[in-house]
Amino acid sequence: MTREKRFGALAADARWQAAWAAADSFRAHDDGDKPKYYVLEMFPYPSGRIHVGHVRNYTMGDVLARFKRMTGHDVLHPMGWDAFGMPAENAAMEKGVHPGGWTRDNIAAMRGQLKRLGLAIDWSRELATCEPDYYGQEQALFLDLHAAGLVMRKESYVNWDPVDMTVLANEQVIDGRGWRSGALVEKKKLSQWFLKITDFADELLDGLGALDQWPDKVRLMQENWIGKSQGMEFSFRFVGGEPAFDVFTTRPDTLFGASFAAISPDHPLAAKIAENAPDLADFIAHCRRQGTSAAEVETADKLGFDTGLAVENPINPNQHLPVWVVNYVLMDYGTGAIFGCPAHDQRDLDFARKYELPVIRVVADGDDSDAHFTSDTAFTGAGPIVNSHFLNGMSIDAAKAAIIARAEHDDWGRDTTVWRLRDWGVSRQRYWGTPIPFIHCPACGVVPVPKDQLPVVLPEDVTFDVPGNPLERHMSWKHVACPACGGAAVRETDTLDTFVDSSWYFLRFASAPADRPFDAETVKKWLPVGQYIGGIEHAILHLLYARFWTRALAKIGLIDVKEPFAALFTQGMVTHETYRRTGTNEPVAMDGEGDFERDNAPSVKWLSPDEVEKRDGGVFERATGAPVEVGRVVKMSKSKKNVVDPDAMIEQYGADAVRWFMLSDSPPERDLPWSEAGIEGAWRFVQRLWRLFGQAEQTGEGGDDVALARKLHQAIAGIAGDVEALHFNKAVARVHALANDVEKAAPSASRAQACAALVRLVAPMMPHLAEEAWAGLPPELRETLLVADAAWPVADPALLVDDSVTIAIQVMGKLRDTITLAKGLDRDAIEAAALAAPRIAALIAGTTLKKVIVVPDRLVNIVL
RNA sequence: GCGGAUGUGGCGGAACCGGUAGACGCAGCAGACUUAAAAUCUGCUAUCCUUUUGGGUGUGCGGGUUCGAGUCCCGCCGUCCGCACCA
Repeated sequence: MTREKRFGALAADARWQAAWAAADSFRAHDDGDKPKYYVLEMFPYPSGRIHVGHVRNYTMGDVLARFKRMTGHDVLHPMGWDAFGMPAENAAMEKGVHPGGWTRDNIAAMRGQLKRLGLAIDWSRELATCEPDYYGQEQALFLDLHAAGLVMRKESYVNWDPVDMTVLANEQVIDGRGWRSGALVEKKKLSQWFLKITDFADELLDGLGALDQWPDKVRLMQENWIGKSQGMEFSFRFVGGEPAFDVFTTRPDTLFGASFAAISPDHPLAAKIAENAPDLADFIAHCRRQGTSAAEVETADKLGFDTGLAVENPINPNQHLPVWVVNYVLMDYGTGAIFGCPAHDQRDLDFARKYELPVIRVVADGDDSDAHFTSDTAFTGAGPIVNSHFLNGMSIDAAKAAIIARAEHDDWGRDTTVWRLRDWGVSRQRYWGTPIPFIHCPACGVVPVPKDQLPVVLPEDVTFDVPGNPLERHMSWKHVACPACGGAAVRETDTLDTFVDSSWYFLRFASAPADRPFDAETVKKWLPVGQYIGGIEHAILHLLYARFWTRALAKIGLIDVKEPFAALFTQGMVTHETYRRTGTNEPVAMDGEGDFERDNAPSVKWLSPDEVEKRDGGVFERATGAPVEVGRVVKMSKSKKNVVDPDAMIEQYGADAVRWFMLSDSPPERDLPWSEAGIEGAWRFVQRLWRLFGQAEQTGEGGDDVALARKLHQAIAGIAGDVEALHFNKAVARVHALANDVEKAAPSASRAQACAALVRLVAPMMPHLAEEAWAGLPPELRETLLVADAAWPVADPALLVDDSVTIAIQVMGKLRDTITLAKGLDRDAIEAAALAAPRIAALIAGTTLKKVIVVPDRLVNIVL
């Protein structure tokens, strides 16, 4: 074929994407002898269009997948759609389209965009969570978990929007109002489905220790989220002996320092007392109105209401503690009640000072063991116990053990572990989600749908002209016969939280039989995922839920893996400069993806990158010529208009230039600032490589060029190591450096080999360019039809080390000269050469050498 | 408040186990080619002093350890992220 002077990316992209599809290049094989490797990127929500963040995410995974293929692995690299969720319903309400049609159209559009990136994906395994063949299997798993006792129903409060007649997530409640309707949100008690993730709290916490290929940050976040606290739970009795309430404490050692007992405004006891105490009822109502935002909590005063009741301190029944209702005690942690020990807890101290309650020291602070505590800063450090009878002199830990032993012996308290982690409420009063496969029968109660009646298909003939969940109004779907008694019954109209859908999709990718969720044997071949890549925003919920499902399914014997993701990588965001023109009056924007932006002042008009032009050292609005202020580099968002459409970029520069730019410069875990100059630079490099690849047959007169061969082989090993470690920016730098070296070298057999080898080295990152160049190589240089099937070059160990080294010579730690010596010389030889170097000899002439430090093959430091 | 990360040229960043700081890229400057432009190629590009040679300074700030510190230790400062009245 005649070689084009320029690499025509657009035509080449399409040609090679078609060639891979025709050859079925990226099908993952369940059988075969090759080692298996599972590369997974978090599957996208089909919002409509791919954004640059997706491109970065999937490019990284793709480079790893292609590299693993070249190094002899059978690679599973699948793609699918997290297709249920609210935006589809919002679109339905706003635009009058059907959520299903909207979602499926989006999937089709986004699939096309992903394919134009040239991703090495096994599309035969594609799935969408909104299709019955997926969610039907999810229903089956849900029934299995239910049968195993891991699913339960209980009453729980939800945020209820009375205008939209819908339940809102916490993030959708802004200043107490529904984000869409603006109506005041009510707390509504509903009977809901829960998954018993708390049964696995210990396991999920312990399991983090083995996840050594996860970022410490994520492990720590999960640890905090699970929030294990060990302490003591004990019961108070009212003065006179009537049982009062239970409290939890992590500091039982300070019980002798108690000066009051406090219960939450939401505590049942508070409600009971309030029945006959209007003042308290008012106080409780006041507390409930209190904001829960970070700033409000920070500044909120400690408020209390003295009930007039008193309880006995169980360790010292003669001491009576007043019972207060207190705004800083939370009902949903521990037992919703505490004992207050002001000397050793800052909150209790603030409270005690305000209401003039006693403050008794029970832990000595150095020499200070005075029971009368005077500071306004609680002492939370270590020290011997004081003023505490039989605990005196003990360490905190010993005192804890002693008092728990006493409490257990006397039967008023026990050793307890409390978790921050709550059971996972999975009910959503929403249409566009997985129907929960249960039926409510007036006679039999809540009855599971028999498995042979699965899937419970979500009816598509619904409308959104009336507020509320259309499933509630769909009579032919809702009304069914009870599977147990055959009587009239109704279906559960709640659907599952979409986090359930994403908690097992990686199993379905590995194995997707038609008649069950997955095949355990096949799952075992692929799992755990070798490398999982996604955004840090999923550090807690998705990753914790996926770990929980995997463990739960393992516990009930469906799979043989406990942790789904052996290695996790959280990539940074793609950012961009912002442009704004001040002085205009634009309404505040609301992000279509549900990002409610409240921080931009109404007088600012944001401009998109293609609405501005850079000239004469300034930035101006294209339409008006008005000067534009260049703002901070921030995450791309619709409201700031600093988004770049990847499709347009691929169209303009080709997939490989876009991929290359995504991998360049910024380390993958950090934010990547998108710039016009950067993508153009990537495009120029694609063209430069193309020209270089054309020289793979120019051997010139020269024979071997050992220096260049060394550089090539060092690059082979270096790039492999960098890609394996996901240090793509370093791999990119090495490719650049090697290309520079090859370009500068005189024609030789070695140079021709390097040109040919470079094709393979860039194949994972720039696959279309590589295929095009590969096809142009002489047949004897390519053992496969496609470079996608070629092997990674083998680095020759003999060429990985240089035969000469540059040695730095320092005098008193300052660099004064360098010399080039043969590698591996002994210390004496190096020292002699260093001292003989002309500039050094001049510097040290007439002085006495105190010491000469020689680091072989590296440096010499002369101490005068 | 608690926990974590991070700080290197105009910019993104590199630097192994403490051993030549600034690789590679972007931007910029100068030159070559061209009627011209684009493209491409070549060179320069931390900073200060010096004509050059060369020298001083320099990895957020202040100390310390060491023959030698971006890297280790102590104390600050800034930025970002997570959690947050969690008993």
